[in-house]
Amino acid sequence: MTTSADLRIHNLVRLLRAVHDADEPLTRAGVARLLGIGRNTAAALVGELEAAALLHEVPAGATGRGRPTTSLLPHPDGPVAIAADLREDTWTLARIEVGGRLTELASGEHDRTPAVFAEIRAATRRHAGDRLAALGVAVAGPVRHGRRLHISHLDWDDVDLAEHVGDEWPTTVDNDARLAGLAEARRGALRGAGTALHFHIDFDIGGTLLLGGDAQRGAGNIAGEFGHMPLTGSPLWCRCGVQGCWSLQVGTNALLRHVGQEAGHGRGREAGREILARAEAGDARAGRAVDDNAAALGHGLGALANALDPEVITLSGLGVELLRLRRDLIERSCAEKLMRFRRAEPPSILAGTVGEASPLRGAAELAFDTILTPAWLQARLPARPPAGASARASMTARRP
Amino acid sequence: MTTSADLRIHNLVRLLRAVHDADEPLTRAGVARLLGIGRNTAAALVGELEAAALLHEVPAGATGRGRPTTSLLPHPDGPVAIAADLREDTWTLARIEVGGRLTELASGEHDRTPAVFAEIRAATRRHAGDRLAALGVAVAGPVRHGRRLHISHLDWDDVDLAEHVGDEWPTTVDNDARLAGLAEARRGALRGAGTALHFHIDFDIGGTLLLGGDAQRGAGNIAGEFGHMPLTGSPLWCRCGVQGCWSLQVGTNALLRHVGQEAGHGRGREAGREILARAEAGDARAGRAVDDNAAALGHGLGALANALDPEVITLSGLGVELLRLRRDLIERSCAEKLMRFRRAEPPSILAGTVGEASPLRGAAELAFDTILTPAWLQARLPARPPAGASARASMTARRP
DNA sequence: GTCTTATGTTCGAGACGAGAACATAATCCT
DNA sequence: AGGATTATGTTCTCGTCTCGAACATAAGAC
Repeated sequence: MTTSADLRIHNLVRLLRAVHDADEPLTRAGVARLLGIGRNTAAALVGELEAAALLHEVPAGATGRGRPTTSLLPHPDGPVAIAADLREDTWTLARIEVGGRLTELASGEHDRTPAVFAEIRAATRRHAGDRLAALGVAVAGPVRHGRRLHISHLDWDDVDLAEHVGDEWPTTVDNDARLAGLAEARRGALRGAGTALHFHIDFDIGGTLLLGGDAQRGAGNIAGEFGHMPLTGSPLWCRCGVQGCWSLQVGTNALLRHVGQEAGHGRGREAGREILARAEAGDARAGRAVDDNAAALGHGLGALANALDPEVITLSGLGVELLRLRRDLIERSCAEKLMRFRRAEPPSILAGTVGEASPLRGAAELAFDTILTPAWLQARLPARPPAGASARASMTARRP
Repeated sequence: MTTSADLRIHNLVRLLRAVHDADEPLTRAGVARLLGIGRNTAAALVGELEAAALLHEVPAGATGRGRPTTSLLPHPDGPVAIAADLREDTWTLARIEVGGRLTELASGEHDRTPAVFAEIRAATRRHAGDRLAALGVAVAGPVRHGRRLHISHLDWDDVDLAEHVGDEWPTTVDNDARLAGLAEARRGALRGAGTALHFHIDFDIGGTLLLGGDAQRGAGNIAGEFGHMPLTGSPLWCRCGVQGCWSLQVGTNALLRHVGQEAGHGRGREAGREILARAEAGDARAGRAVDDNAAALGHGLGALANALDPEVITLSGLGVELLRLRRDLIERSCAEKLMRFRRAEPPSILAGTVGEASPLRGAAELAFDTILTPAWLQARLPARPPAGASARASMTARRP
């Protein structure tokens, strides 16, 4: 970022990012105010983005006095991302455009082997069209260096994604808990939070630290395994190879184990939900299982809040239900583990607002993050006319 | 960052930051290469910084072929920072200039009450001169919202710094462990690390997460209390109000407790060092105390590495000695708590290279961070001549 | 039907960094 | 000793950027 040309690209990215991040379509005048640039500059930037088929201007509905402006919508020929969410035995594919509108494309079951990636690729190919710019995939495990996948409950140990992903499109595979958090940070309850934590509770517990709206990845892209810290003193050994992991007491597996059912191998999500239902209906044993889960969850959150000082913590997956059923217990347990001087201002603990599809939404954000960059935009921009040439030669938007 | 003027300031800050961060004085030609700007642009930027009394150009010693260039040194009338390190019964004051040269100014003992801040202010006033631009203070406890200080071993509970710090100079007070980490990230073993952890081990253990060279502060400036997570299952209650804190097993207090001596209240640092000496000399009981400390340290580091995935972990304070005496045990204990798939690439654990004064150095970096910003630079820059005026009217550098 | 208000559009101004061409000061080589 | 080589400093032109001011335009308000 040193030259005037860089400045232009920087401002183009800022504008496009603003449009993408907004909940409601922005207007051209509105984006000028938002970015603190002049109306003339906004007109030039938007024009360039329209020429690159990245935005489409349409007359905005009248909103009051003054000359009507235009709404900035995704361009009909603009780039789209495809996001996939890969679970223990199913997968979902969706298409996302600039601005965040998400359309589900396909879904299927799979045989618990990495062959599912070929299935996802095939489905992607079917729906790709010529607008597909990037692919994001959420998986239920850490992806070392973005390439080597570990999902212990599927016995996927060190799966080399290079062999399964292909290079037809720029593809990023990442951890579902991290992506769920990213979705909350960009379009959910963590919007605007400077420092936040998100935990995605499914069979076990995964999470991510969010700083300024970005999910932290660590040195090897495997940050966020908060579930594998010994926070609550469990005597059990975890499949990860460590004794006492927090995950042994929080999540579906912990619930199942508590009522004496078999846990692990990515089975029993339904049985876990049933335990919650029985607890809600008054069953004592199920209730104790849920209590245990909630207390362990709260204790861990308190410990992590001491270390990372989030202003807010959100939960997705099973966490939403735990919060609905046992908010008090979670908050009390959290406070127990908070340093005394923190108890006056504990972090708020909220249910995520993005919903069930938050890993999918996060995968979409991830895909767009690879797109909304100076480098990509630079390559995408049509060559500028070499000075003196007519600026409005053609209204036909073309892509180079 | 939208206009050409912002671009200029941005590049000025980049240049000044490069000079400040460098180990050796940079040359003008060197900085042009480093920043990827033209020699002409570099000349203009440096000229402006010289005019603002921020840099001083002096002929560089010949280094080979080619026309000799100039070295970029701190300006003799340039801004300086003063840094203070406040320990349980002593304080130290030092002066730092652009580029990082540090001169110790004064030190003293104190009575363990916040009255020491007045002493530090008085000493600062004695040494301030008219070049003092910012003050940074390292303290052995969390500083909530940058204002409210908690040091449990001095029984300082919620000390309001507004009453003790004054507003003669821009002053930032922050946690010593965080600042020690910042010093390592800027001038020590963590240079260039994207994701890193630093732990400062003294009576207990404090730390910080470092991302891209910046120490994370959390939502209320109280991130980094890793020592108050229950990572190693201690049954004891901590003074912070929580049971089982990691700090109960790591640090001078833990050493003292292990050999049956009284621990706490910020006393016994010498006795702690003695235990290390006895252990080194072969004393069995002291040896077991050190073993216990080292094992607990390693276990905690492993757990934290699972969650945060640092590429490197550094230690300062007592940690340097523990590493010297028990590196193997620390690394083995760390690996025990690492998830199995991480054990092939464990984070390196290194002694900090900044040395004993790392909190002080970190406080200096902190002070300069408040200086080396676009806003400060903008205010500092002399008004530009209104165009057409002679550019080299006067060689006399003045400050507005 | 006119006034008010918000936005679009046009044009000139000021500033910035790049790049090329040239000047300069050291070392290297014969 | 003197020319060749090399790296840097300096100067000037050029293209680009955003801004601000002035004016044009399209809606609602009175």
